Amino acid sequence: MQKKNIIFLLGPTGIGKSSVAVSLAKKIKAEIISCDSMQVYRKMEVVTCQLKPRERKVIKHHLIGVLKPQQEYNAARYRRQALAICDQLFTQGKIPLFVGGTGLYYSVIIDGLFPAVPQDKLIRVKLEKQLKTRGSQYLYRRLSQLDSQAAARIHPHDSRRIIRALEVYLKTGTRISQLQKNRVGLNKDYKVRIFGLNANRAMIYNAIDRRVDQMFNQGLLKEVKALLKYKLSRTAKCAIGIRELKGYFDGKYSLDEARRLIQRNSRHYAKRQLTWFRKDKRIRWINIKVGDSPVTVAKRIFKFLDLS
RNA sequence: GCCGAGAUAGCUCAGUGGUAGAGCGCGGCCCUGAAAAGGCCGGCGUGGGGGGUCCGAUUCCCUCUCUCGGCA
Repeated sequence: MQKKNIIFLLGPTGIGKSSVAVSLAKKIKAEIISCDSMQVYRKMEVVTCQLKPRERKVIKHHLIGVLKPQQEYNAARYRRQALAICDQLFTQGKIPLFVGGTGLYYSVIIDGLFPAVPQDKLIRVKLEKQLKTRGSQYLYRRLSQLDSQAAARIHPHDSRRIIRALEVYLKTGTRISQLQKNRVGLNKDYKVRIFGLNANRAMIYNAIDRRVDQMFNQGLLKEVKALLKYKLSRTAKCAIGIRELKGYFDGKYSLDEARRLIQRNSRHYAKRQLTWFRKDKRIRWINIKVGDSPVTVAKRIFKFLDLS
């Protein structure tokens, strides 16, 4: 049987993945599946830098603006939805082109997720309460007793991961460190190509600063002001730009300061993305220089593709 | 020109006669159901130039240069 092609296009925020993806998709009969934890949200077009509907017209895009900002989202839901779309594309003889910068989401597609142990609200609430009253040290000590392997890999201050590990154990009686070994990724029926866009740090940071300015020009303030009227889900409200502007609206600092914070936090984020991607040796890196157009970059990627 | 203050990390500045820190910035890393989140690590430095005192100077003294105030 012929292998199914899947293409990934990764890279730090602001480097221009979206436009390159469209150019590339035009050459290869592909549809784009966003791999981005924030672009799934509606009413967050500007703050999450979604491509305009007009630019998404020629090539179909999936998983962009499909969720209300009040709804929570996570990697498992993403995996389920994205893989369903993948299958659907295969039946149509199309290539899925994953595009985005959320490291966990892409790894969850390629390398999989351990079998279903969903969140448990009751256990969560209890653990989070204990975190507040007794501190992360207490939870960490508990985890050390129940699952020393997991504890060894989690820092005592990393309360989120401590809670999740405890949650899994309390719910199933099995250690998360055991479950994590059963990771099921894409099997050999697929031919996966992973491309990463990169550029020198100064250029990336420059692009980010410019793009944040552009976001302000496109009505960021208005959008976020409207968003803050909702009860945003705890995932949606993590988009860079929301917290920073809330501080401004609350009168804590000036608009210039808010802009500075958004730019800085975006730079930090880009840096973390690069750390995440750097260790994945399967990625073929495409280095971008000043003046490269999306079409040029897409051409370079196309040359590396062998879609037979 | 005179008087005063200052010159220490990329920036703002602290401190000490035994070769230096803090915040911000920056760099590196971790990551399996919140991941644009969350967590960890790292000082990255010809202490303005030159001379002197001292066992030893970034610290004390002299001098030069520059910056900022004030007076002319």
